[in-house]
Amino acid sequence: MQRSDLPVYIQVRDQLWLWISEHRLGGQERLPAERELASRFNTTRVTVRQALGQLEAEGKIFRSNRRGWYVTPERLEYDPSRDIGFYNTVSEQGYTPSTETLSKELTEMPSWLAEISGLPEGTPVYHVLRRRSIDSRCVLVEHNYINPVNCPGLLSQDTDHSIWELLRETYNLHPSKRQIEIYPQALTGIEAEALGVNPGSAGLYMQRLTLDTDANFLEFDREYWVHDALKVSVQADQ
Amino acid sequence: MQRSDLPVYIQVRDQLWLWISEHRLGGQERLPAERELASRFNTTRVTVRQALGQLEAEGKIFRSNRRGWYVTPERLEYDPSRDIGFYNTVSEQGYTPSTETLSKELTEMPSWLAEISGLPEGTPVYHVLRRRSIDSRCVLVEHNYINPVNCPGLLSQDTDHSIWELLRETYNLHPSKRQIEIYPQALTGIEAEALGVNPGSAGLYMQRLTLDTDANFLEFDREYWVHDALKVSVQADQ
DNA sequence: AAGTGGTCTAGACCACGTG
DNA sequence: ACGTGGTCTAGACCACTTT
Repeated sequence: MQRSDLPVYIQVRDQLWLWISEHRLGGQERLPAERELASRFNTTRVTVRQALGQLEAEGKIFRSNRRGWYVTPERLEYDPSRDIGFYNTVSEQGYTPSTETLSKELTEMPSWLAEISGLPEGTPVYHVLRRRSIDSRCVLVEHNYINPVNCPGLLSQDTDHSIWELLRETYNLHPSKRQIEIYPQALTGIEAEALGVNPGSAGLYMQRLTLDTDANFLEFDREYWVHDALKVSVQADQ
Repeated sequence: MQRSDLPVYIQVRDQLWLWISEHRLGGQERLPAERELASRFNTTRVTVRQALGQLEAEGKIFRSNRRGWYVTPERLEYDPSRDIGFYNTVSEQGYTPSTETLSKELTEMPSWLAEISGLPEGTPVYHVLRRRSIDSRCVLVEHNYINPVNCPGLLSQDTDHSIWELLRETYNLHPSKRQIEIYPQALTGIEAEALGVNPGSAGLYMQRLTLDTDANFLEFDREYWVHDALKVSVQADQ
């Protein structure tokens, strides 16, 4: 076999994954220290870190600050075209969701959002910034921009749960048209910091514009996910 | 300022991006060699490569085999819920698409696809494997699994253009229901090789199940994209 | 205080792509 | 043949987390 022709870090990657599988390490279990792995595989830390980086890119393991490497849990199945919300989606799949509201304020619509929403720049708009976790692991930060015309006093409500549930049940608002954009994007700056990941970590960016039945602006949403935490699943009928 | 507190590779990343912007390097223009950059920034290749890796993760630059680093062109806007096809999408946005059919064959439906399609295992199915490029840059490999009941003789047609155009115009087939899954996934093994990228490179995986108006299996599609080449854009009305 | 990951150095050899 | 990126070594110091 030509197995020994493969680069060392590929061999380490595969053996490490084999080891993880054999020991049935599950969601969020910790791996041995890098120096430990380096001596175990008879190589240097640099090479071990290259192998770990591969498994990280494949979404099989993740790191937490300076605390170590952990096995990635299953991806969450998430349908952004429905308004079930994060909280319910996570619960239904047997995980424990949690949300921290990092900030909420009434502000004026910036020009980029004015262009998207079709409303004039400077129009009042609610801005909510939240960080959400699955089983204690931070998986996304989310900006919500909400049209206050339809839901006065929203900010005095509890925003640690589903905003859509609030809009639907308290304000009787119902989404009609949605325009969704999704693409891979590295997590940098404040998003990386808020999620406690290295700057440059792989992420998934998702934005969503929601209009009501009269095509009025209801809400705009920017989500920054860690790359390995979700699987987007969309139904599209024609 | 506390600029010097930042890690060297972050400073190099930012200065390099500044340099690229100032020199207005556009789509697919080549960067100086790594050793050149290392001496220019007065550091080592390892650190320069860390900086390059950051810009790569952000989708700002990409590498091609052992040929060097290049500036990433704009993302393609792509709507998987419509059947415009790759060819038309790329053309409409002012780029030059190209497709190579790597293999096409009539085969038997494997069990995983049987489960998805609802047809019995072993049912005949067309399998087409294609590699597609934008302006000469390979951006995706795609597996198409097509129900031959609806389009006998498909494989003798030219599959270097839009398969959906073929299905629509030659076979009068029209998609009705679609189920789409999207998630970030590293490119490894044959996909990485076919695209000429490093194993472990960031990618976007997209699969699509298409049924006709009678809910019969029409087509199943697995696409492996390089992470920085597209922006998925979906309309969802309720 | 000890251990961890994060960063960094100054080299080296190899495989591959391009001229 | 040469230059390129890809891989790898054997150390080092720092910042942070955990004990």
